[in-house]
Amino acid sequence: MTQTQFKQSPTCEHCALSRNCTEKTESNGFTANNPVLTHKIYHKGDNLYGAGDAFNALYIMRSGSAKACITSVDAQEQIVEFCFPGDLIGIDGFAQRQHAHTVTFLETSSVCYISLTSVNALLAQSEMGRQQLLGNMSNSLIHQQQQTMSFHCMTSTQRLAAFLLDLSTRLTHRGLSSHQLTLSMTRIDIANYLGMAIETISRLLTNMQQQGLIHVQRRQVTLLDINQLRSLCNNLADADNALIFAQNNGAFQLSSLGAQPLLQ
Amino acid sequence: MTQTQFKQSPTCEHCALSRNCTEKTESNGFTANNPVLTHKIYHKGDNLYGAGDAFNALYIMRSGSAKACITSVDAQEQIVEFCFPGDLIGIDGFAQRQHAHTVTFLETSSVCYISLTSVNALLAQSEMGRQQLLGNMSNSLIHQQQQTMSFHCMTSTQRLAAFLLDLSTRLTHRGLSSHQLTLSMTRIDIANYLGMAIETISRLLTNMQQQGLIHVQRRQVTLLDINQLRSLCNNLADADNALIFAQNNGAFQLSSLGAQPLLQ
DNA sequence: CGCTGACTTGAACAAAATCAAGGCTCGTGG
DNA sequence: CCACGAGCCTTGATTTTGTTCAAGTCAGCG
Repeated sequence: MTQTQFKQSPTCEHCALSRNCTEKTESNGFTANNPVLTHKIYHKGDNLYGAGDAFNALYIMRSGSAKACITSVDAQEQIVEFCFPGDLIGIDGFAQRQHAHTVTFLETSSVCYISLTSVNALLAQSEMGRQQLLGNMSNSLIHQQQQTMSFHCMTSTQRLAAFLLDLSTRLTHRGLSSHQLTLSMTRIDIANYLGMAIETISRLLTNMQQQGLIHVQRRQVTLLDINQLRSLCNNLADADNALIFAQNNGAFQLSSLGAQPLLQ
Repeated sequence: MTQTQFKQSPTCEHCALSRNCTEKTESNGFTANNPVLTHKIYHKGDNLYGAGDAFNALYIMRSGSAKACITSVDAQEQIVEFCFPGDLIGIDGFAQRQHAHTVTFLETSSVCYISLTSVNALLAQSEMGRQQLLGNMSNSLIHQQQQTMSFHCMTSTQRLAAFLLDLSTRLTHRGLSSHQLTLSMTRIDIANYLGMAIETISRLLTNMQQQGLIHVQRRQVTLLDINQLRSLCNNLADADNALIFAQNNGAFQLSSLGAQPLLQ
């Protein structure tokens, strides 16, 4: 897997992750006729797209973060994914040719743009391009299924620990500290995503802090004992198994968060 | 959406759903050099493939039923999907070039076979083929996310009702009665899939029977009042809303079960 | 006939939700 | 600069839901 997927001239040289983008313009608000300006800035609360919007592009997160939600008939919102730099966004649109999700930015962010035309051209031309897109979608599906499993098999403490660890892993891959997290989402978002009450999130964070696993100060979370957090997630029944499972260190780590990044 | 996806000569004319298959043979046990025998019979308990197996084909369920499972490090099994005739199986393999699921048949069943070579050829050649495969995968993802939402927002009664309704819908599309269900899976499978204890399943089925919503006799389930079952799923907070939501009849029905069939 | 696996039912228990109240921060306007 | 308000977050008490434990029942089968 190289970084050349979706590569066509001209490339988007401004991408933070050396992601190569195509397309000069589109009705989506991207500046026209400028081969370099294939990314666009959004602010906190802005939507990249909403459920029902026409599906005419895929996006790659360039910087910042976002949440992807689905909505039920009674307007209840469910966050299904948090997006970070490098993540591919928009594959929810292939099903109905319109988007099923609403993607909302959690902070000032920028995304790169790949028109469907480009995607189609790539798929027609490149075996590797096909593999990458299909692999990415398959990955997203499996991840979501593991998420389902975690709801059935894990306690709320374990789910929250897995969430923090996964956040750490994903941000580390993007060059940030693996211990020091700055949550861009509210407790409400976390609770929604993990399927718990916001009070439970609050209590569990306090508990974990009292046990010396983490340190919490508002949106700043420091992971103090990553190994213990990991063993907490792995052993499902017996606390005494902690030592046994400790050697599994990292072998089974639920990918609790959104889409796979395009590279890797 | 026509039924001609994956069509290449020679076609598999024996397919129950007029599904067109390609490929004469493969190492997978399909009979060699016979263009018609592109399907194979399996029996209850057989695996179509296991987690970690090489990914070299997609499959279409021809008759019978199956369950797809993922497994955690501690060998805990989680059913992520039930498969029925017409369903596309195997897209979990695109992520790692090997299967993430284990697919096990619940009864005597037959599946059609599409080699990866054929899939690739199709994707390279046909815009429509691409749209169908990507659409199918996108659908599976969205369905799985709705499943996630149902865990967070619905009570266990609602989840079970949604499960029965979806079973009914899927089997109706395959030409069977929409009221009379024959469950091919055990209570244990249902409990695993819905993330509940098997005792809870048993109790809820009894309750629903006492309320006149269904009739249960071992694996035979009759849906006696589909409308009330639907409103049960739709109204999340207040039982009095039943009348209001009744007019939504079918508007929001969680697709609680596996992959979309290939045709519509 | 007696075993086995699938299913049911009841009673006690635990985990997390809900209800209720208050505290902390930050932004806004006087 | 300070007061005020809104949203976000925390904490405690109570309640609900569904699990777990325990004890059967039922049907099919060697």
